[in-house]
Amino acid sequence: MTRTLSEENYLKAIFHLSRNSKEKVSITTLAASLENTAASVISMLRKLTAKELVDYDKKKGASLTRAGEKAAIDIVRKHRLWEVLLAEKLEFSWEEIHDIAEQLEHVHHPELADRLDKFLGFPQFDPHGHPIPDIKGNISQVSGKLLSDSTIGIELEVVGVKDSSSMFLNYLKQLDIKIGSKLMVEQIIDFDQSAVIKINKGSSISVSRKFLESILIN
Amino acid sequence: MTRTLSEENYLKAIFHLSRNSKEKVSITTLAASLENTAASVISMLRKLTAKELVDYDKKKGASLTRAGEKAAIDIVRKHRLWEVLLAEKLEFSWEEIHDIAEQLEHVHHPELADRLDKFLGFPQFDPHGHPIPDIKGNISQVSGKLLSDSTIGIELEVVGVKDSSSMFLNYLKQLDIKIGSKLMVEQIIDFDQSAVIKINKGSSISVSRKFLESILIN
DNA sequence: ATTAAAAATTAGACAAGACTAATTTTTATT
DNA sequence: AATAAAAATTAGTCTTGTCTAATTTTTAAT
Repeated sequence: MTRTLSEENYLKAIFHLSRNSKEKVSITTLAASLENTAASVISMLRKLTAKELVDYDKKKGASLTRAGEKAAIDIVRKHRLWEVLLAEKLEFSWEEIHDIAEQLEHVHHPELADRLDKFLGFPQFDPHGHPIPDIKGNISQVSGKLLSDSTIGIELEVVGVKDSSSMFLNYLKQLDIKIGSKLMVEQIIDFDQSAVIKINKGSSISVSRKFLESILIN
Repeated sequence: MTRTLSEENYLKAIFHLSRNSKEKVSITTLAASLENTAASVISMLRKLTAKELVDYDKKKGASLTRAGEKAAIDIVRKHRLWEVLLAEKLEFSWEEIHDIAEQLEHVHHPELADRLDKFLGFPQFDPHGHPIPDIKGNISQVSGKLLSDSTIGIELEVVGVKDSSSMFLNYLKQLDIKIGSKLMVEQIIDFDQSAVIKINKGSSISVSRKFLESILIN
């Protein structure tokens, strides 16, 4: 019944990947996401299938069973609650919290998440703008709109990021972009889909397509 | 440089065992404490010796090097700080916190302990009365006096426990003994060294020698 | 339809950290 | 000093979760 660290990381990866694309997840995708080989992924999927946490169909790929999804949501809930504690109580910055929460999310105790939740005042979102699953496992649907979808010339508010890596967050910090910042796409360069954006009604800078696809707006 | 979970648990065990007896620790003692076999202990001590965290002498047993002790103190510091957070902020009870902290103590981040320490107001002791090593690794010497050393008929205050197992702590809870409680040894039974003690100037009960040796008094 | 590329799978190896079952060394006791 | 008991050590096995190197299957493109 108890899950290993590896098992939990696979469940989480499948959860996030199938959430993005709403599809079953391929071996190759999982392997890339976990930085493991395809061979390793296959053997772990066998294990998780035997534990009835994952459904695996050679053709369509992997998805979580009800039980697997429950386990994954539990991990995500802990991750995001710990991020709130790290940021709000321990004064860690945006780009530091993810890696610490990555460790904390694997601490097991039946009541831990709920106690944390209460202590933190039942926060709805983590510091990166991601919704925190509630005690029942319900996840409030957050804007799926990306900066890359926005209309040119309209000012928008940053509500979250799709990429929590410290690499990306450090870049945002350098640009002085945080949740609540105002952005406007001024121009899209046809050649490579990069863009010129204006930050907080101030300076304009050029950013890549990848950048546009990593910012959630309202 | 990074330590595995197992390595950390060995360092911690050697630290606690050599602290109690002030001596080098034997394979057998370590094996019992970690609930591993002697064979496993030997192979891990080899590994830790190679990493220069442990000195091992076939005759005298194992002890920590300077670096090993530093690592162990760091783990103990984290363990006790997390216990304070769990008890004071998350409202976990005496007997629940140890097992959770046992997991939390292995979360790695260079600043985590210090941020926790600050957030908690630089506590001196954990909820079991054990001293929390400070940022430099200094550990304030706490009363080493055990209830088993006390004079008959003198009332004493409980300042801590030597055993943090939930088994023992549940027993104490049932007896309504906590830090600050007043105890008096009324009688020692020669036959088996058990004793009759009075709790909080109220009822008297009979307890074992092992019990007497698990309570720290001032 | 054929074929090249991509994806999935199998087979076998390896490191970590545990184990059991001898065997050897040390310590204690008569 | 002889010997029994305890402790330490060695040798070899097992499980978990990785890996590499084929090999097979699927997909896509001509």
